[in-house]
Amino acid sequence: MTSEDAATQADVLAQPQSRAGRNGRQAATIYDIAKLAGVSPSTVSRALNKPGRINIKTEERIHAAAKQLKYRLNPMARALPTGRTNTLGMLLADITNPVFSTVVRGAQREAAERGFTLIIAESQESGQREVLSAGNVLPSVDGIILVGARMSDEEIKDFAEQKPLVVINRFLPDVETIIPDLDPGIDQALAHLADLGHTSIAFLAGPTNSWMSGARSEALRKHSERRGLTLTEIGPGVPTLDGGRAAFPRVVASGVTAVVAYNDLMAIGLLRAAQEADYLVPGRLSIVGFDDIFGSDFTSPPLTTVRTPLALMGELAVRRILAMVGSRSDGDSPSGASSDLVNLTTELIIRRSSGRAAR
Amino acid sequence: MTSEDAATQADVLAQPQSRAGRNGRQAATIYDIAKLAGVSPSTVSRALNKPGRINIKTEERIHAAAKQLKYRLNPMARALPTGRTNTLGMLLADITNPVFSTVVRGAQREAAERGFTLIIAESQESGQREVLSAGNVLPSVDGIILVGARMSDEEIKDFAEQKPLVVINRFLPDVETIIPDLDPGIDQALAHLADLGHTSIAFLAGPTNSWMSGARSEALRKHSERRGLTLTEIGPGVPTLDGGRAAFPRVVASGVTAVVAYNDLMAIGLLRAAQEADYLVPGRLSIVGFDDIFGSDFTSPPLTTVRTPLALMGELAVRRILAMVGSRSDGDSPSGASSDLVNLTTELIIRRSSGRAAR
DNA sequence: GTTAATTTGTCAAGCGATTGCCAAAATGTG
DNA sequence: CACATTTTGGCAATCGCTTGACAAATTAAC
Repeated sequence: MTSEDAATQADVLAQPQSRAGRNGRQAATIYDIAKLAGVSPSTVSRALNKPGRINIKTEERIHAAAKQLKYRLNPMARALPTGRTNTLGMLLADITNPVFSTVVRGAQREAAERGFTLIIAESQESGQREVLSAGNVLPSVDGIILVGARMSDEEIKDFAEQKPLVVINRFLPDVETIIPDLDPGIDQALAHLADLGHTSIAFLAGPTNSWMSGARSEALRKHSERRGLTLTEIGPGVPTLDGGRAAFPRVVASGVTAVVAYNDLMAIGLLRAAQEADYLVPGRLSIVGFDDIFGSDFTSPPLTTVRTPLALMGELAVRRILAMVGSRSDGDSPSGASSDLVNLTTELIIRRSSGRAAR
Repeated sequence: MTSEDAATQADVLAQPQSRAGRNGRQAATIYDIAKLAGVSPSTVSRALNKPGRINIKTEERIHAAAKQLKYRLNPMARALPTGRTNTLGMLLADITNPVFSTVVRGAQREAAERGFTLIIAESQESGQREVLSAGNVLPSVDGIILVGARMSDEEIKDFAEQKPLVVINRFLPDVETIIPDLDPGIDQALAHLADLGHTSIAFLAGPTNSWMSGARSEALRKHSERRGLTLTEIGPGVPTLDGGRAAFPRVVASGVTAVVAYNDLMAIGLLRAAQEADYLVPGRLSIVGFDDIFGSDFTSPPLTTVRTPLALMGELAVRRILAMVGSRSDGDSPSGASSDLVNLTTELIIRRSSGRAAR
C-alpha cells in the first residue's frame, strides 16, 4: 500500500458517513466551484461576496460555474467565521393568539425583504419557558424580538447584553422597545363611552405579568379621571376567550354599564358569555376591546375596539434590530436608529358593541 | 503553583476577553470549558453528548464548568461536522390566512417538544417566490414542510430529493403528503344540505394552483352526483375575504340556494357581501365553509363549516419529517413511518349559516 | 527598459463543534 | 508480579466559508 493509497483510503473514510442516505445528492460547495472554474476557493468566496474585488472575467466564470452546480451558500458555514447568521428570533407568549400572528406577519415580511430569516418560538405564557427558549435560539440568531415578554426585567436585560434585542409591548429602560401610543385610542374610547352616557366603566385586566395590561389600565385610569368617569378594575384574568367568558359574572356584579377589556379575545369571550345569558350588548352592557384582531368585526354585534398597529410594530421591530446589528459592525448609521418616522398610534374603531348607557 | 492554582488562574484569564462590541460578552465555547476543567475540548464534547463515555467524576467537573460559564452550544458550529441542524423549515402560501397560523401552531409545538426549531417563510401565493424561499432555507434545515404549496410537482420533487420534505394539503406520488380525508365531512355537508331541501348547490372555487381547491371540488362532485344534487362551480377566485365577497354577484346569478366555499375566508366574505346586499343567510342562501378557522363561529349567523384538523396536521408533519430525518442516519425505525395511528378526518360543524332551502 | 504602483489571486489560519484512532492509565487475571 | 483487558482522555482532521497577509502578474510612470 503506497502512501497515496493510504491517503485515498483516509479520504474515503473521512467522507461524511454515507451522507447520501435515504435522500441527499450532496450540495455543492465553493470548493467544487473552485475546481470547476480553475481557481482557489478563496477566490470563489470573493467573487460571490465582494463584486469588483477580482477580475471581471474570472468573476463571470465563477458565477457560471456556481449556477451550473446549483450552488447554494451554506449559512451555517458562513455564520461560523463571521458570527452573523442572518437570522432573527421572535419569541411569542402564545402563538394561538391572533394578535401575535399579526405581529409575526409584519416581522416576517420585513425580515424576508431584508434577506433575513425568522425563527419563531413560543413561551406559552410562561416566564420560565421563555427564558429557556430565548437561551436556545440565542446562539443561532443575530437578534431577538420579544413580543409580550413574560420574563423579568433583569432576565431581559441579561439577554439584551448578549445580542441586539427589542421588546414589543413592554417598557424597559435601556432596552429598545416598541410600544404604541395608547393615549389617542383610549381617549377616543372614553370620549365615545362618555358621549353615550356611561359614567361608570370597568377594565377587564389581563395577566399580572403582562406589562401591557398594566399600561392599558394605567392609561385608562388617567383618562377616566380627567373625564370624571368611575373606573373599576376586574381581574386579573387569562387573556383568552375563556378568560373573558369567565369574567362575565363579575362584570354583572360590578354593575357597570361599559367594559373595556384588556384585549379583543377577552372582549369577545365576554360578549359571548353575555349573549348566552341573554344579557344585551350593547343594550345593557357596552364592550370595547383592544387590538382589532382578525375576526373582531365578525362578531355580532361587531366589536368596538382600540386598534393597535400590530403588523407595523412587527415590521418596525425588525428594522430596529437590523439597525442595531448593522451599527454593531459597520459603525455606519449614527445611533439615532430609534428615531421613528413611523407613528405608532392607536385609534378607536367604532362598531356596534358599544351603545347608549342603560340606566 | 499547584495545578489547582493554574485552574483558578485560567478561570480569571477566561474572563471578559474584550471582544465586547456595542453589546456582546462573548459566548463560552467548549474550549473555555476545557481550560477551566483542565481537560481537552474533545473530552468536553463527549461529556456533554455521550454520557457514560468518560469518567463520571470528570464528567461532573465539566458540567459544573459549563454551568459556571453559562455555556450554550452553538448550533451552527455543531451543524457543520454533523450535517444536522435541528431546525425545520415551514413554507406557507400566506401567513395572513388563519388556516396557516393554526398549522404553524401545531407544528411549532411539536417541533419544540422534540427539541427542534422552526423557521417560517412565506411565498405570498406565488410559486416563484416559493421556490426561491425553499432554496434559501434549504441549507439550514433538516427538513421542509410545505403548506399549500404553489410550486410545480417537479419543483417539489426536486427539493424532496435534497432534504426530507412533507407536503400538507396536496397530493404527489412518491412524496410524503398529509391530506385529511375529505369524504366524511363533505358527505355530511351534502347530506345536511339535502336534508334541508337544497337540490342545486355551488362550489366557490379557490385559486387554480391550489391542489386542495381541486380536491374539494372533485369530492364535492363525486358526492353530489351520488346524491343526485346539481353542482355548479363558480370561480376560480382568490382564497380571501375579498375573494368571497367578489363572488357574490355570480352566486346570485347562478340561482343556487346553497354554496360551499373553498375555505372559511371566502365563505365569510360571501356571507358579508350577502348581508350588505340584504340577501338573507340562510333564508335565501345557505353557506358552508371549509376548515373551521378561528373566528368562524363569531360571524352572524355563525358559519357552518367542514372542519379540518389543522393543528394536528402541522403536528403530524413534524413527526413525519423527524421520522425521515431519523431513519436517514439511525436506520432505526423501520421505514413504516407513514403508518398513521392518527386519523386525519373531516367533520361537518353545523352552525347557523345553513338552513332550509328557499324555493 | 527599469522601477514603482496597482490588480488579481493564493495561502493558511481560523470559527466551534464532532469523531476515528490511538496511547496512557486503571483494572482484572493467573 | 507480569500480562491481558478495559477505561479514559487527547490528537488531529474535518465540516464550508471568510479574510488578512502576501506573492505573482499586470499596468503605469519615468
